[in-house]
Amino acid sequence: MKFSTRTSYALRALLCLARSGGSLSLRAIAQTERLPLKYLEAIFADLKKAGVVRSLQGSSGGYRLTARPQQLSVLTIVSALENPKETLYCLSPNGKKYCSAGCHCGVKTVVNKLNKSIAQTLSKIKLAALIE
Amino acid sequence: MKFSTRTSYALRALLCLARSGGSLSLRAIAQTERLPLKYLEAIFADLKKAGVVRSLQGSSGGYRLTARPQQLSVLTIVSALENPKETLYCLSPNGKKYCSAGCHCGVKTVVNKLNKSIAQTLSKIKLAALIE
DNA sequence: TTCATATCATACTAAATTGATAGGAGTTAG
DNA sequence: CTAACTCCTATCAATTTAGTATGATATGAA
Repeated sequence: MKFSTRTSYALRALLCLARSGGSLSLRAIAQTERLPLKYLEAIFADLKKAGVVRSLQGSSGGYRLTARPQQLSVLTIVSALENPKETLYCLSPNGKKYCSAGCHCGVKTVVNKLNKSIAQTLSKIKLAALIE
Repeated sequence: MKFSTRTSYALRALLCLARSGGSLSLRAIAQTERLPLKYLEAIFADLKKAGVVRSLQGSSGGYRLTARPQQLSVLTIVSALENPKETLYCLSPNGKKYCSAGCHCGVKTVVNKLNKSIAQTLSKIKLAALIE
């Protein structure tokens, strides 16, 4: 398992935000975390869409968390960023290219169990727990 | 989380092998599972290197499992195929590009916990459990 | 011994995903 | 008005992954 750089950046930026207590501009975050500003913008677009952060436009604007770090789980953050596409080829035995809902091939069983386990683990880790 | 096509193919091929009880040629597996033969060869090279299968060359040769399906865990299979590279950018606070062993940033904490959880889950699922 | 059928090795190509950049339009406090 | 923001869209580059091509080597069987 590995996280995409995208998710890794997001976690660090949100930790930064959580530590600050209030709101920060992306420029400020990019500077302290040494991340590319324009890339951060794209990431925060996703985070906003997922409801993890709220934005304030205009001069002296920025982003703030919508929930307290004690409430915000890593699962929520990861889900906002990671590409959810599940490519599960399953040509057998019916010759169709993708698993259908009714298909109970072994591969799908593994993926389902794993997904459940991952979600459970990540939902237990709150952002607050990651601040030293 | 998603599996690569590579891992998905491997699981299906090994299930095929497990069901047969003995040894099968890749051609036979490719045919029943409708997988590209040459791609299967590459996959089985990895599986062999990891000690999951044994090969028998020549005419009427093929592959067989080295362990019984009751013993073989999905973790072993996945580990043989998935790219283990962990890219964990961590420019802050010291400006280095990658997390060092001593770094305890929040991102790393998450990854470590998750890796442990995944390994635990996958090691409990044996190949035999996936055969209907 | 010859031949068909295997594994094995290497190189290459194509497609998809991901990381990152560019330029500018709309907002808003000072 | 302007500086400092968010926001929007398009594009490019790097990396990873999927799949193909070609052929060498091994071996059981006719």
